[in-house]
Amino acid sequence: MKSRAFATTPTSPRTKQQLRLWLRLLRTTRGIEVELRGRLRLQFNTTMPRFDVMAALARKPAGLTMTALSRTLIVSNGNITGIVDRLVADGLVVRLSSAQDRRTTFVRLTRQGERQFADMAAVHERWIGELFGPLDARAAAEMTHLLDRLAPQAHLSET
Amino acid sequence: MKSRAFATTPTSPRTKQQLRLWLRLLRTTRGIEVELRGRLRLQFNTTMPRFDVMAALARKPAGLTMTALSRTLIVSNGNITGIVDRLVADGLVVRLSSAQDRRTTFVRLTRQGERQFADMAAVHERWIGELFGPLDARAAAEMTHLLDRLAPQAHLSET
DNA sequence: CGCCAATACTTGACATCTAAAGCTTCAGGC
DNA sequence: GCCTGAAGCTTTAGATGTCAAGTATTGGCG
Repeated sequence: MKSRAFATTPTSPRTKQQLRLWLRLLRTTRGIEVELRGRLRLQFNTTMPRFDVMAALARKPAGLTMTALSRTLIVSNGNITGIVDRLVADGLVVRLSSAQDRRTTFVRLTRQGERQFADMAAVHERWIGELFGPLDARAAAEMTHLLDRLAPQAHLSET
Repeated sequence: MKSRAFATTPTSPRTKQQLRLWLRLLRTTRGIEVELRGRLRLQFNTTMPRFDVMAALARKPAGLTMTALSRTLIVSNGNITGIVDRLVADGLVVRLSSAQDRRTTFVRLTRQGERQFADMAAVHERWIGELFGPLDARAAAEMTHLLDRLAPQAHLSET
């Protein structure tokens, strides 16, 4: 007879396994985020969301709309407004209004933004290589595949 | 001859695969977080961090210290202070000062907190079952194992 | 005892984040 | 041309999050 703090609904082994997986997923991801955030701050005096926005823009020389950015990073669009504001203030990014649709704003890296991102990206790749080193190519491919099977919003394109 | 916005360091296929994996990991996790957050708000008018704190406490009837909470959830301890403050204000949690060490504070669910968490946990389990349904038991086990191989901070115990 | 580094937590300044409301503009239907 | 709903973005209020500094307490160690 095990003592319990209070009554809980009995949980099937299947559910238990799923909960454990979700916990692991969250903790592993957060752990890597903490590590990367710390390094970005120390090495480049920047933050993850700033880096993420710049990375998204670096892959689209033509620029991205605010909405496209918010969907790519999976954050609210109000959030993107603030991050882009700060990047604009730092001269790393510019807002360009669309000629076709005056509601739309394109965001693009400035030359300075491109330079700075290129510097960061090279180092960032090494960090990723280090953090994901424990997984060999086969394991990494397997994991990517498993993640794809989850994705509740798997319709967002991008590599 | 492909045009490029600006020069980038050539990236090995291995690194490319790792970057893709990291992107997938981040996006999948965020997608699930968005989904769960939305449901927690609609169904229970609460938030993820509040739920996470209560879940951690529910597993430890004796309570947890602030530091233990911050390590479990992988967030800064300053952050925990605020979340616990609000939970205390709502009567879901209490702070208990330790008799042995006057620096230490234990946090414990109140009876109301236990009741409310029990309600939420039952539904939360169903949500997890739904979101992780696409993975069968074998795939889930495989993924959990792969995640364990990553964990840069694999020394935090807990299931 | 007296010092002192380490520990536990809170506080303060600020960046991020969300949800919801507001503004402007667009696209169709009429 | 004129509605009307939808889309794109910003703004607001408030929660969450970090980091660094500050406070209190503890546990050694001379």
